[in-house]
Amino acid sequence: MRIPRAGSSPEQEAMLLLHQCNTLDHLRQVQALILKSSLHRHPFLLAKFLRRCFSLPSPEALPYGLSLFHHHPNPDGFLCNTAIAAHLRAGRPAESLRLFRHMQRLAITVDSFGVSLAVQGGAGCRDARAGCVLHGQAAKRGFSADVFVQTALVEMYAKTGGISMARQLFDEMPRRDLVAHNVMLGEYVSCGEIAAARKLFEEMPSRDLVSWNTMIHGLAVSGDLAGAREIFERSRERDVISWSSMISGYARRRLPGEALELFREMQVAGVSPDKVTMASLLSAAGDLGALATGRMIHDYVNKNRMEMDVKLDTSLLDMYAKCGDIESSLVVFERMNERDVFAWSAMIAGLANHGRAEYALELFSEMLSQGVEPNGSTFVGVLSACNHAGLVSRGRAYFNSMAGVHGIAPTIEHYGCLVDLLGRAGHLHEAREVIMAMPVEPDAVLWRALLGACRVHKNLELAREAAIELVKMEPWVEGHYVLFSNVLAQASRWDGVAGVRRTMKESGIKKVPGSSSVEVDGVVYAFIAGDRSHPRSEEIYAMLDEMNWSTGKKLTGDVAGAVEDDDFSGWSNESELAS
DNA sequence: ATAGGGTTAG
Repeated sequence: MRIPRAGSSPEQEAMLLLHQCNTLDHLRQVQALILKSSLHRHPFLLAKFLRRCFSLPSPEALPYGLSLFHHHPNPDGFLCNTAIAAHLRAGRPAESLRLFRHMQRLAITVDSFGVSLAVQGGAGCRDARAGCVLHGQAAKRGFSADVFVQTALVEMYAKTGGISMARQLFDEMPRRDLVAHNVMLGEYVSCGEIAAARKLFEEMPSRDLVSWNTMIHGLAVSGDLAGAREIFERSRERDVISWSSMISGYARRRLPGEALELFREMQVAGVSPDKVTMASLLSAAGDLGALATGRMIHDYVNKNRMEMDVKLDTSLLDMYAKCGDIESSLVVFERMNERDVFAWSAMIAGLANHGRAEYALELFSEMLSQGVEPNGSTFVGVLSACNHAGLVSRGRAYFNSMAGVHGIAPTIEHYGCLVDLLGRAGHLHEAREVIMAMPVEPDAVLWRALLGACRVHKNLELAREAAIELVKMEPWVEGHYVLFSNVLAQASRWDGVAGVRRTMKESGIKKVPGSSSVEVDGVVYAFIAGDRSHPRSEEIYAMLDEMNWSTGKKLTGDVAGAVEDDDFSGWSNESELAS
């Protein structure tokens, strides 16, 4: 910290020093100076001090500044606005509203900036009532032509469910600047009105990166990746957000290859990825089961000292779990200092998929005892853990606790787990009852689970019912016919087996070989049953025989080739350089 | 004042 020069007034010294404060420590030193010079009543200085406090990145600076603010004997409107804005930035809209009301009670003059902040607070808490009251006040105070106030109102109405009211207000604005357009565009995207967003986007008098990126993201989340890509290609300027929006769009739509390919192009274009890009890439790598790729992304994050957060950690632990490295997944999870419902759910599902049901359920109780509320996805993991471990009564209990304790309506995924759990355990009729009584339409997965259970527990009658439903829903899936004919063969109903074969032949259904894939040394190999295309297939089958896993089936169909997973040209070089 | 990321049955 610079020592104040002698000769200038203490006020000037303090003001100068404030500008140089980059940490809370620095601010505390200046505060000591202010107190020593009895300047703590100096309104302008204190306001400057608090503004500096509120703008520091340190998480302790905000409460520190607020506590000082609350001791201020007579704060003016300007200072109050600063504090309200600080609450908004900290993601505490309710507090910002509270402070605004407090300010009104003290009869402090409210300017248009204060009103616009309060309206943002109302939008943040989805408080339509507060929003309407503020709208009235804004009109009374003559802020009907203020762009900031009107833009905030547009956002508030959209976020509290009144998108058409928002549009009406937007249209009535005497002057609509670029930000107002972008807000309207973003709100259309948020409420899923992608056609309206597109129309507005095309009609806008001018567009900036925010407009383009909002549109790319909107189209991508609406599932229209081709449309998103079109806008992406049309945009002249592309920043890390444009690329990340496109990449996450592919990753979310389970097109991990496209996501990784676009990342390669992003590097060629010379745009540096950040932690948000990394999170999407990890999810793509997990989808592919590409452990080497996942590790490379992890290394990149470490080497570039990217700041970790819950989202990045969750995608990291999920990647490791999906790639079979559950130990690394647990290491990440245990290292995390903040765990939200997403992190817990991902870890629980990962353990469940690795057959570690007991540990998964243990984590679930730990999550509850820490006061983290589960959501629907959490229960998918919990039920799937019960399923893998054959824990029927506990599974039932967890299922019932969803609605009973946590107020979560089970969806088709949960019913799927339950039916599978009951069916595998031999409770075929109970499984069928669940399907019949559920408030949602059964899908093929449910009937397929029941049919599979019927095969294991040899129930021809129920199998027939399930098979009929399956063929009604998905007549093109050859697996359904094959599975049912297996049940028939088991019961020595050879006439039936022949009948199924005939039906398949008549409807032109062929058995397509399914394939699996595994990554070895960064190369993903796809293979089919009986595949002998690998140069060392003799060794592989010898090992399978040794492990008694070989089905003994003969080679069928064509051979799927190896897919290169390791073609990140320049990746390792760049991370070396950047480290 | 406005834009991007993580979990989800078989």
